[in-house]
Amino acid sequence: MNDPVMPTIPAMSASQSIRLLIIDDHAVVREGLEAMLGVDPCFADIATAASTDEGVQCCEEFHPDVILLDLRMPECDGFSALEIIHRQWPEIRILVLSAGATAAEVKLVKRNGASGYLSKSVDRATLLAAIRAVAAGEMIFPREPAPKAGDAPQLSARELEVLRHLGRGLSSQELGVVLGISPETVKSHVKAIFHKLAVTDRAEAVSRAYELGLLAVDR
Amino acid sequence: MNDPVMPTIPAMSASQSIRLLIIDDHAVVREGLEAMLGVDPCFADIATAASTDEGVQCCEEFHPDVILLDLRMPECDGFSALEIIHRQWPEIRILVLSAGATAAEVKLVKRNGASGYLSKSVDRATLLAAIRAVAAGEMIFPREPAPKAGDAPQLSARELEVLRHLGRGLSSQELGVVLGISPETVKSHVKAIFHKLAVTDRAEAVSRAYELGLLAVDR
DNA sequence: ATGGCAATCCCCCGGGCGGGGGATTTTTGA
DNA sequence: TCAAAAATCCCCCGCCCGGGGGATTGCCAT
Repeated sequence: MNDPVMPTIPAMSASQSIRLLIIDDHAVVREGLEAMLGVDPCFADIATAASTDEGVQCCEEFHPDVILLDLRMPECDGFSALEIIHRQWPEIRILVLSAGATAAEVKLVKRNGASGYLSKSVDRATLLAAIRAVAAGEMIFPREPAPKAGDAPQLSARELEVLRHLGRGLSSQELGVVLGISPETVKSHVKAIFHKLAVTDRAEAVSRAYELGLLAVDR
Repeated sequence: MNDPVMPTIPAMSASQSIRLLIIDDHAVVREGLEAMLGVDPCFADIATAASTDEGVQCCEEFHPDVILLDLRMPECDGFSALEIIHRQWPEIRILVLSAGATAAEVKLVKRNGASGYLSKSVDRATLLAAIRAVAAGEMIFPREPAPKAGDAPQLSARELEVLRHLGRGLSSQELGVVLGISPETVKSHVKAIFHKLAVTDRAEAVSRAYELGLLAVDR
């Protein structure tokens, strides 16, 4: 439903031999991708790594042309892998695979040197096309601003502040004390938040905030 | 690091013909698993589904022996698929595949009729062995109680269900209608949740739930 | 400078929330 | 087998929440 929209992919200069490195902590995904892509003749060799460290090491030894990188990894996070590898080997194209696509996440990834961003829910043909495209120097990113630019509600700084404290269990009174304003003002902010997020109570507001990326999960 | 410890798998009665259904919203995982397992002779047929609904429909038409079920799915959550399918077809063995293994999650899954629980980071051999084992009636679960049982509050299945709906903005009344129980019972569950999560209101409960990983952020 | 928006403060009011009790039945696990 | 936990239902009650009105001060953009 929210698959990234693929840009038009230009004609390729034949089926080159692409050296591919897959970095994903899930063996299922790793071996699955390998099995899925291995049959394609455009790949010269495919290597896999189960962690950031392993991936970096693999770059030294294997010299890949393209890397498929999973962002969501438990211990070692994919972002650091992206930064490290891109800084050290700027010529390597990195195609980020992620489970949940946040607009902010896409932006971050783009800024940090990735050549593309794909949801894991894309089909094989799209994935193959994307790999070939980034190998050829294309940038593959979801068309972010277009479809759902309006669904990211613009909360004011004050409202965000109030929202954060709502998630900490503060009442309007307590929040008023913390922010140094009247509890009535707090209620006004809360009402505004409700309208902007299209919710009916504090619990739903907090939930939506997490889903929309307005609140972080890292505490 | 936290891979499930596999119990000893008994000798199989030859390589039976297993009808396998893969339920996962990520095409990469779906096609990957299919490609990875399809070569093995012990599978008679492999079907795939991209959602809970599709999976249920597939059970009717395809009659699988074993299901590989992804717990973390955006819109349709894997829990409901587990409940629905297990209630309707108790003879189908369901092997849950999950990204992050919480002790509470494992317990919940076990209670709701799954035959096994595996992290996506297991290798192909382990996965194959596990599928054959559950097909033969074995139970495959990680040795859970071990080290850190205390850091994740143990919510019951019902409590988690209530918690999810709290995040959707339902009142006690509405929640009672949805779950088919008295609003007074809902209030009891909510109180229990508050105590277990050490919070004072619904908003804080939802927030803590996200931080503790009891609620997912992906969609 | 006039309209729009954020931020502040105020009022009313009904209904639901949260905290405090307790009780029963079923399920689970030891 | 038997006790603990889960799941269900019920009562009371104070008070905060949520929705409905406004009003005032700034700031900014055209």
